[in-house]
Amino acid sequence: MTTTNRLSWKDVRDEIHDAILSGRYGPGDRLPRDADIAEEMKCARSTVQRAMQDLSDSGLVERRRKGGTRVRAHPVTRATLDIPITRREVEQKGGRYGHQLIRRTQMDAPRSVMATFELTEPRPMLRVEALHLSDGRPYIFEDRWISLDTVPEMIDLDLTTQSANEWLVLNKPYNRCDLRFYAISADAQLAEVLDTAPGAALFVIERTTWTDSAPITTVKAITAPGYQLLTRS
Amino acid sequence: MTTTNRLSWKDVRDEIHDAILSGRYGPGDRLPRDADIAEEMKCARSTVQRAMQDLSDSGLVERRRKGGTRVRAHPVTRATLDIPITRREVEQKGGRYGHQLIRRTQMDAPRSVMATFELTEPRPMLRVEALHLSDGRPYIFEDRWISLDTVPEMIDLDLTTQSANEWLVLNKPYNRCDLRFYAISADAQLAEVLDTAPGAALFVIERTTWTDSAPITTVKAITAPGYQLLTRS
DNA sequence: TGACAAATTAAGTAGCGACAAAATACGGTT
DNA sequence: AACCGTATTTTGTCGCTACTTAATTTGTCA
Repeated sequence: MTTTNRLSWKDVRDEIHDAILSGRYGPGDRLPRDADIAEEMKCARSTVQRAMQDLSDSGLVERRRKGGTRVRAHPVTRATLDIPITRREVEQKGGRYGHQLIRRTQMDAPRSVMATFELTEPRPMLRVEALHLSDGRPYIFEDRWISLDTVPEMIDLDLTTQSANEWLVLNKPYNRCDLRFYAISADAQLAEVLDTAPGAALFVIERTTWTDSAPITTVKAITAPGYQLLTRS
Repeated sequence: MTTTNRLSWKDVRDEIHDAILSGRYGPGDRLPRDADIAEEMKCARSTVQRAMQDLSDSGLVERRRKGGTRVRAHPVTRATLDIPITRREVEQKGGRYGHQLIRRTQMDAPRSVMATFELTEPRPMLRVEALHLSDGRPYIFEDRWISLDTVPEMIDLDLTTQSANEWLVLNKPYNRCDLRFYAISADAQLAEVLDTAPGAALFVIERTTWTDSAPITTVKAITAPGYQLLTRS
């Protein structure tokens, strides 16, 4: 009685994965071609292809046409992050969300913003400084620049009812997104806005988005002390 | 003359993507079933499947058997990070890598480590404190716990020639990896090790790895001031 | 020997068909 | 109306074939 013993691509993936981490194939080594593995494991090449694609996505192996598949010489830890809309993040943690518009300025992009957007000359921007609150306490302070070339409708929006964060994510999907993480010390002004002591260590998420090389927005999300960002489960 | 006009799954993906962000389908809306889209776009269902799978991976839509495909009600920014071995990271930035073993202790897991590993009782661990250097200057200080149950061979390793970071990544691949990012203020001890002022804001990468629910290692990588983590290009 | 062209190789993609698995919808029974 | 089992629907997966594309290797000619 042969129970339905068809190999799933995940089985194939795990088997190859095990083979690599058992040392059968070391960093830089070339693996057999898909077709041979398929024959050996008695499955279709397409199944091996899917397994290999997954291993390639997860950073364990590298694949090249004609070159075959080889174990990455310099392995990396690859992780995926989900960054939700801030309102959603607060609510999912069980907090009551609030937000305050602090300042709203219209001016040309300064050098630093030009640099992050890879612009060669100043363009009109909207600068929005706002505070996200959780249960009435400061949660994230965001300092945002929005390209008025790309998002002219932003001028007429009332940013006190809906945060720029939320409006943009819902209405201006992007093609390209760069993230940058680091820590800063709270200066006097930040300390006051975030209701903490000057000098406190703050975790910063900097995000820049484009659609087809047209800049949309760049934002420094300066989190209140104690904030942690986790990889998605 | 009909040039070879077969649709690629990326074309299908982009078309659906555009349809969503043009507002034809809003958050929460249900998309047509794969088969219908395939017919409409004159391609095979498998092509649509691949396109949809990709959109699902990137966080734009959610798919459920029988439930169909719908636009995510709460969109997220999804990003992928590559964290290389520290030596590799330093060298790729053009720095000269060095590393110092600061302390090496054998003891049972304290409560905090038990918690991150989801252990119910203390187990023997190796604690390794080490400093990574770039051009002779402190780069990352790592405070690491290694499970001796899972990695007993660690006891006999000479951690002065090869860092625990490098040995583990090369020799102990993992199944599961949790990451956590946040900021801390340098205390007197950290300030001294990282050659900075007490109170400086430091970016911390905390990483915990398992293989099949057996804990391998957990490490706090405390970066020197100015360190930034970027999403992969 | 060196440079360019051609052949070869191995992954990538498209299509088709069939079946599996998971949700949901439905319908009957109490 | 509540509960439970069954049918249906829709995505997920596997296998097979054929063709495409990118690299590398080989071969040829100057």
